[in-house]
Amino acid sequence: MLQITSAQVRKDLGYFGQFGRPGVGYQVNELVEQIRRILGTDRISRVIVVGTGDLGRAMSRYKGFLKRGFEIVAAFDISEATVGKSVGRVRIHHIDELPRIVWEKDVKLAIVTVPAEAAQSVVEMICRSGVTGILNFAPTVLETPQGVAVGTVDLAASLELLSFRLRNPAQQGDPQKLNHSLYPLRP
Amino acid sequence: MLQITSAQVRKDLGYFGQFGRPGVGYQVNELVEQIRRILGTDRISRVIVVGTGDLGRAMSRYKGFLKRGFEIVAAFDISEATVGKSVGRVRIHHIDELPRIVWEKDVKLAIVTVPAEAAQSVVEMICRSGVTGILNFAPTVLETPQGVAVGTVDLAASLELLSFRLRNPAQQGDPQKLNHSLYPLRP
DNA sequence: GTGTGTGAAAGTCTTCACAGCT
DNA sequence: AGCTGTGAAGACTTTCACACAC
Repeated sequence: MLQITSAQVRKDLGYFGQFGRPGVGYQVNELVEQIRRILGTDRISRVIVVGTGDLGRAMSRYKGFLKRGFEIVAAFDISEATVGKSVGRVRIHHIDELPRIVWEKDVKLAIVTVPAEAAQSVVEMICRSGVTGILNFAPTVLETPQGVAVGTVDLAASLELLSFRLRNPAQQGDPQKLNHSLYPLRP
Repeated sequence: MLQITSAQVRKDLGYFGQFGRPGVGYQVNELVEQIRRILGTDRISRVIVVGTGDLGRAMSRYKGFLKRGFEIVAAFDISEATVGKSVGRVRIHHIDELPRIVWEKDVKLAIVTVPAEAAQSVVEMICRSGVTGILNFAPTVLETPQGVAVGTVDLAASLELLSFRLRNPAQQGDPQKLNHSLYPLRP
């Protein structure tokens, strides 16, 4: 189904321990539970959204997070226009309140959907507040303190890769891992 | 800046040809233009959005696409409630009109933001209409005809990876490429 | 027979190091 | 002196193949 070989699955799981019984297979329910523990999604993690543009609001309302173990507990913006309102069940706070709320709710993860120019300073601020994992939607490379994990989703870069594939269908013998690291394109 | 070594950059570029002059360096403007040509983003590509939930609307209005060579030319949905309206400058059409519009505007790329259950059948339909590149936001593995490129952005999976990194800070000696292929989690 | 766990082999990617150019 | 292009070395990942378990 996943287009992954059985050998690959065995090796990947083997990296974390033994989960199957030789000759029998994997007890799927148990395996799922173990993988959840490994990922840390066996308990629900509280997540904040910073930036309440279209993307931020979409993230705040996205239904898919909860069943995968993530709950959006608050959203933040600078604009007085949105502060005080809600998106779905999520309240929008002024960004000045971020440190307090992160501390009170023991938030470790943040989704950052602010404009690229603001991303670096916002990220520094949320790191100081105690967030240690950041999902970034700005097409920028972020500098973060040691111990903070960053994942960047660059939507335009994803389309660029597809665009490339249109003219260059993947062939056998091609390198499989094209580096398409993201950076702000010069104006 | 990108935390990529110079050797890596040279090798990556070398895969497509020679772009610099030894002893001198790269003529940046020219290089950018060449990379655009390689990616196919030297001309603007027309893109449709299928599914006008929060995410689809965010995509339709996202400002970052145009300056990277992508223009959203139409959005589609089944719901009569949204058909006929607009998001930003983008008109929402009934999905029945998709084949015609894709053909008329010579669209090759689609962003799919429909619920996971609908994704496969929607994708089959848009492939028949002539789309050959799909950016998929549903957490599903999609079956597509030969020659169609698929890129999947699984938002929850991105958070899962961060969650994992919180407990398991990246260390030297770790495998760097954890396979986290996406699949529908059993209910 | 079917299926896991695992060392070894094969394949792939990244880094090194240096010739050659300005 | 400083930089690219590139083969070779090193590091990493995937696949193979088989012992062992049911």
